Amino acid sequence: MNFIEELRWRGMIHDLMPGTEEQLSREMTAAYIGFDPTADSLHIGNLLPIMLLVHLQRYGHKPIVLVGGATGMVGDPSGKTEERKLLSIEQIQYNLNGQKKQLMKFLNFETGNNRAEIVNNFDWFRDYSFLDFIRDVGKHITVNYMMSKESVKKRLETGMSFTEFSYQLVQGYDFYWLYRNMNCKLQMGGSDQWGNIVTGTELIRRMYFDLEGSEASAYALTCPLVTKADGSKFGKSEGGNIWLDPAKTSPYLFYQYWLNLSDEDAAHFIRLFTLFSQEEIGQLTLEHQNAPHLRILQKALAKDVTLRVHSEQDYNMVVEASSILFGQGTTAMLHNLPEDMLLAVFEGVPQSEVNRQIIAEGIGIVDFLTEHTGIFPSKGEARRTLKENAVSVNKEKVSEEFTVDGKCLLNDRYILVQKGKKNYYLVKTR
RNA sequence: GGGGAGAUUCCAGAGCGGUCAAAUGGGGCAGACUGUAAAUCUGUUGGCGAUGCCUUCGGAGGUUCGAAUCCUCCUCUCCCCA
Repeated sequence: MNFIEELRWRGMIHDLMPGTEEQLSREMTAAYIGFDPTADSLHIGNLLPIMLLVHLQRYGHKPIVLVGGATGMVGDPSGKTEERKLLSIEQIQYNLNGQKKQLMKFLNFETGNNRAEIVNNFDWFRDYSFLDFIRDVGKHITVNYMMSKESVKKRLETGMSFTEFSYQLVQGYDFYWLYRNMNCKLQMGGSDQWGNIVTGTELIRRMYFDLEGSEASAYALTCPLVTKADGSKFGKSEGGNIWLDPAKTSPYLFYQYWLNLSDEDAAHFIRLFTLFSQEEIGQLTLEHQNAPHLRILQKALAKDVTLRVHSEQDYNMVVEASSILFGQGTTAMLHNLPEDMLLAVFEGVPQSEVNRQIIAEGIGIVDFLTEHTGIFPSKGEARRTLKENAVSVNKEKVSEEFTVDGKCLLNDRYILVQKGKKNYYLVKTR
């Protein structure tokens, strides 16, 4: 099996420029994907492009990660309906460093002649003057060509700044630069990047022809955008994006996101986000169908991704936490849990502090849930939820009349509050 | 420049002088059923010291015992004709 065949059975190819497959089988090929430095962490929406690079490297090719220090300053109009806010140089630099660290976990940057490399396009744009750019690069691409792009056409009605219009040229030049300086012949990305990538290949072809009279061929490969079966957006939960940074999305919530996928999504995503072979996935799918309640696919997927993004230690902790929170955990079990274990288990759940004195004196559950802990935004909502029998303290359902007092404390200082089935809060006394 | 339509609670969208904290749908939250799934069904969805009170219907004034509803001005959006 080769790289393209691998992607094909996994359903990771949306579009492929003719000749790409031939190029890849001809020689070790360097390929790049660009990442936008819009945040200081990547999120699981970035995972698919990352996996493209991972597969690429596994098949002996050379991955290049481009972090868009320069392009990030311009803003990609693809898929956007509005002009984007510009980020400051400092902010971009900061975000870049955060993303860099995360990418290191996926690719081998150390050994072999196909070791991954990371580049920042700000390095070649920083000293490139505007006039030089429009003379050297702009000359080879017509406005007519640029206007025909879907990303531009969509914005013609509502308006688009010259800055964003220029974006495709800037990205196109990246490809040219990498082609020339790093022998990078392939650019990959999400399907929304097709137009930008093709501008790059076109620019390379024309610039080589116009300047040197030689033929040059560059290639493009895009993966589909990830969608969920129910139409909701992949990678979002109630709390927002699912980030790779444990400080932004705790490993617990990260694991839970994958574990909670529907059967349909799990079967789909396990091909995209894990390295299990076709046979292994077939086997897992079979086992899953025989005993769907065990959620074998979800567990295998959640485990694999959590291990790669976080660590084995995080994974163990998170499984432990999940089994206590969702397994046969009882009030008695909670009371017997040692403090360090308790804290480890609840690392990912929202926490709040409350004055010890208040608990000692005893306090009505409604006030406790609102004023003192902020678990509910208003008393009305707290009461409503209590009436719906949806609030538990230390895994026991409580009513509106319940009083929180010293007897509720676990390890003499913690209280576990549950709203509904899945939402946990840990209250500490101080 | 001329003519018309509109701005309502998270969103869409009713209401057109009291019975309006405001129909209905969507979304959200929760419950039942399950497998921490999907589908389905049910409840709930401004705040509070709560058979009442307070703040909300683009903004500012006004009419009225009483205004989301009527009048004036302002701001913004959309459509049609130039």
